[in-house]
Amino acid sequence: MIESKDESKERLDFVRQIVAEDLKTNKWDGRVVTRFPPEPNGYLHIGHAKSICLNFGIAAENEGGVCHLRFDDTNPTKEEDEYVRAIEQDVRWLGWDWGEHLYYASDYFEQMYDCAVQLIKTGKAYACDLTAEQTRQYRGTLTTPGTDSPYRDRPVEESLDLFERMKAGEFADGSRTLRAKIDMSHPNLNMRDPVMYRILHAAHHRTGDKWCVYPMYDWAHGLEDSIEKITHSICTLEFENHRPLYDWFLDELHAYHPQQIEFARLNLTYTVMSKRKLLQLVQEGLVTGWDDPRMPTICGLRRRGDSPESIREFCRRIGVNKFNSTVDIALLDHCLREDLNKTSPRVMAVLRPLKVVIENYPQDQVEELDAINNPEDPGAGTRKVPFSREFYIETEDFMEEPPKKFFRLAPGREVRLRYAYFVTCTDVIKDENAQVVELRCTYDPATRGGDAPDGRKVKSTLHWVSASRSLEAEVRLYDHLFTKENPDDAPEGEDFRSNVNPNSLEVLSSCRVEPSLAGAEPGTRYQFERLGYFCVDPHSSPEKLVFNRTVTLRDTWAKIQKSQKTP
RNA sequence: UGGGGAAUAGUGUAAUGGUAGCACGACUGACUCUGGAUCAGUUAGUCGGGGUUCGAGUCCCUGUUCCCCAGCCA
Repeated sequence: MIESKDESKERLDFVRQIVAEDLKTNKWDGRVVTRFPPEPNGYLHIGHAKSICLNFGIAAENEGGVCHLRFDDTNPTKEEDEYVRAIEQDVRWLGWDWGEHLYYASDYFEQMYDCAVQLIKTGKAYACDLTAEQTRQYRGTLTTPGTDSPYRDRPVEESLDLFERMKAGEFADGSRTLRAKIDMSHPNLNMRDPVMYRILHAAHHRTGDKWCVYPMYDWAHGLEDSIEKITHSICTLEFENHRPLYDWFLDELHAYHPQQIEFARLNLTYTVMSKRKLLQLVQEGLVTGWDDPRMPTICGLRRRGDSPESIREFCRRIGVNKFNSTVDIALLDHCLREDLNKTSPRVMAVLRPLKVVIENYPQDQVEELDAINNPEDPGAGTRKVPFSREFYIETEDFMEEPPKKFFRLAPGREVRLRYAYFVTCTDVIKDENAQVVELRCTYDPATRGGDAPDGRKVKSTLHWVSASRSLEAEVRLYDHLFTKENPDDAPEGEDFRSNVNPNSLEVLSSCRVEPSLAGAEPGTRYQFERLGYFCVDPHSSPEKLVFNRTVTLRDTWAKIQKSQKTP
């Protein structure tokens, strides 16, 4: 379980304030029981992470607190086992533990049915023969009251009989419903005799063909919370309109009654968060799958290299509120860099190799030079990196005609090769298209390790890899999936899909990485010095190394270039 | 024109009648064998209008804007 780090003096969000107040007044006998209730019909995304961290976080922060993982599987037509496993994996990966408290709404179907029978008997529910279309018409509109169903006042015995036969599968899908008898002219449409059960002849992922009626959300959810003795039922804002119904059902049943609290869901710049849109991206091949590293899904973020710690920290920093807001994706990037900087071993990799030959370095000599694994973590130790006469640097680290603030290699200029030597560019070799294909240099043997005994300075330090002693690798550079902060900001007649960033993925197949990366395990994170944080892709192998870029390092030079281009 | 919510720097959030603070971003500068990291600094805010009060982001009135609701989805 995650430690709450000196949260004592930290301000509590409004949900935690309610919990704290309830603890003080002993409203729930000192218990704190929350739940995360996903419907197993899709993959979790970072918006869910906010909810997960809220619910599991509150449980973790309070003595004896518990958070249930509950699958809200009340709609067999949409739900699958595959999602159950994926959701469990994601929650666990994020660092949370539900212990014994794994539940399924479908385990309560019997109890729910009994409760429904009870409501029919007290005259608070009835079997209704209206079709879906008719039900809609009878409901009225936002500004006009609805009309009572002609079946509203049918005898209790008749409703009981019909409901039982609905359950037994005697009637076709959609032919009947069980409805709560509340008020067809209620200003809140949710209270206009809401449907409690619909007929669905569908196989459920857990109960199979046992049931032909399935409970609706409003009816089921409060019961689930009640059965599990939840204290604080935390959900998103759109359920605020449903709270009166949540309360009504539980009151009518005289059942244990948790408090529903609503908070605003997370929105992030440069991405979409709705299940529908995410599904669309996958189905239309705009991304490679749910775990595409450009997706805001937990599995996508994981594959891209995000750490659970950074996601949790992000969720802590964004806070919890009751109004809609859109968090700048830069905050996620910041949390990522903050964590990865402390934890990722440094390594050298050249993405776009430019060959360099040191003319005064012995032909077949190879030296093993000491490199620091992580300057932020002395305990990470050092490693040897092979250096040789021929090596590669980053193409963009050389300019034949360097502009003002370009500190890197240029003809006649001396720079440091990290952990190696000072080298000076003496010659530029071009191909028939006048493209620079190779550089010639001299090196200063006295600067071995990277320091000049005479104390002279260089303006720049470059990363490099030995030509003969480096490995080939594929590196995938990811950028925001959308070109606009708000992807929905699309021209008339178009939608978010037209804002997909065509440059959100660049695959570089001829990268060179230092030999210590041989056999790097999928999921391992590294910092490629001066470039960014990279994570070994699940499909990487010793034969073909594949890295995904998680996030770049902050890049002052890129910023200077940008401001020079667009003054 | 029904009902339910909500408005604090560019963004995200604190302040619960008593100095509007923090973080991210942006911009300076210092330092640096990563143009990284780190450190120091600058920038910028209470939706509008009234009122109560010694004192209002907070309380009252009023206006404005935004979000949610007419699935047998959750």
